[in-house]
Amino acid sequence: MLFSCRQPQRWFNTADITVAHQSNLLKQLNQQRRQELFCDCSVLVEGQLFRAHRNVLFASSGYFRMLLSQGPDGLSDSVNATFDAFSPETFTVILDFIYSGQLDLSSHNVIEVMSAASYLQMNNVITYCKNFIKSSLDISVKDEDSERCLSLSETCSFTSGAGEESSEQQHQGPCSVSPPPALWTRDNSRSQSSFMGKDTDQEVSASAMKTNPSSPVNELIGADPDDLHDPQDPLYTLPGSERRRGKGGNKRKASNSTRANQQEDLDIQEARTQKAEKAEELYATLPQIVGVIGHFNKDSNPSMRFKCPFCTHTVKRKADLKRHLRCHTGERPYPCQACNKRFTRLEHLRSHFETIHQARKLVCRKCKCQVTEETGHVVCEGTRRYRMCTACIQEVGCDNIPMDSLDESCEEPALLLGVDGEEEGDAKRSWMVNDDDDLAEDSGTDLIIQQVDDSDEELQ
DNA sequence: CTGGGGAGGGGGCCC
DNA sequence: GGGGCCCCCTCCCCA
Repeated sequence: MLFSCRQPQRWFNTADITVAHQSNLLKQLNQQRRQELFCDCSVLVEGQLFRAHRNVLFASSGYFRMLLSQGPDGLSDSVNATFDAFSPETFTVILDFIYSGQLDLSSHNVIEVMSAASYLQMNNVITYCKNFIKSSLDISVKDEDSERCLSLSETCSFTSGAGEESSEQQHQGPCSVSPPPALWTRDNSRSQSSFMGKDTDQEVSASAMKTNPSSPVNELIGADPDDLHDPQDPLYTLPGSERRRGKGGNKRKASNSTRANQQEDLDIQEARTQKAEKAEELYATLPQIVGVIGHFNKDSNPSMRFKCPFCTHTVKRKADLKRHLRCHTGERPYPCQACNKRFTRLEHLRSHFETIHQARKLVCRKCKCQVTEETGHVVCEGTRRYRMCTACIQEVGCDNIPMDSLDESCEEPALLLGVDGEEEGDAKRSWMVNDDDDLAEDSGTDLIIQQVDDSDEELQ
């Protein structure tokens, strides 16, 4: 019997065939996994055994690529992997994703899934988790349109995007979201290089897992912080945007006192509170990922480490991880009441306040000479204060610098330290608390000199 | 264009 | 676990 194969492409879309074939192949593999057919790899997660196919794991995970290529000749018959860094439930989600292209994320598991994905070097999963978290925090204006349906309160199913060989991604129900590919394409490449070194097949050493201190964090998380946070949101004020404003950027607008702006302030305060609560919710779901370094260097004693779910950084203490996470979440709980600038840490706020608003540096700003509290004068420039020696004052000329030691705008600017909502009533922080909050009203370019009197500025 | 300094941010670690 | 200190790095501004 003779079959004619003339111009078959005229009737069949080869792309459709490819997708259908890939989908079918994946289904078959998943079926084989569930029936434990041809499984040649065992994965032990906290005592629970998972069976899988080496080639599938190899193709899906950088960690398994490294592990499977480390065998005697890379082709050892029995391959076993043991994990204590994440739970069996989390690995189930990961494994289901590997074999189906569907990632079941919820507010309860997203952090741990992301940690596990980071550990297993599955950048696509990390990307989806980051997208999920980003959408849940609702801190990106740019992505609001495309990710509006995501919420921390609901369980969503991500399907793998382009190139993930899944034809089912278009049929995942109302909650199914495919991350915008354009947004993450560039970041994926950056993330990949950060997580895996120059080559994804390269062995990942313990040192490679450690964050390069010279690398910007946004490189490590694979996302530009400018994409992550609303630049208009004071809680999520970005370091870059803050600096770009220049010296005049800290000045509180005079129209602050209008009723409309008061309402605006209330709205901002409310949004700030909500986002702080969401950040707290994320912190509460933080898994205790330990022993990460030890897994990569079995010869050394496994050290207790907390791993950041957003990047490869590890820390010894959970508190340090919480502090570190602020650089990812954009949370800035310490506002300067004098200039509205917000900080991630109390010490940064204190340093800022002492430098900018208290002129605690006993150095003449002009000639850089050392001054004492007797020989130096404090010059007020808006809410900024700095010291100048007598000689420089005379050189500049008093006519050019308004001198009014009694000027109210030069009094101690109020700074209520602490997390939002906790500013008042803290005796320990009273050293820079002043009832006169109106001092935050910037007088613009006024230059005022007052006699140095630090008696009211002493710490505690 | 470049170097220096200020300001801010982040990590390690001690109390 | 929080607070705080020290150190280092990056960015920006300015001379």
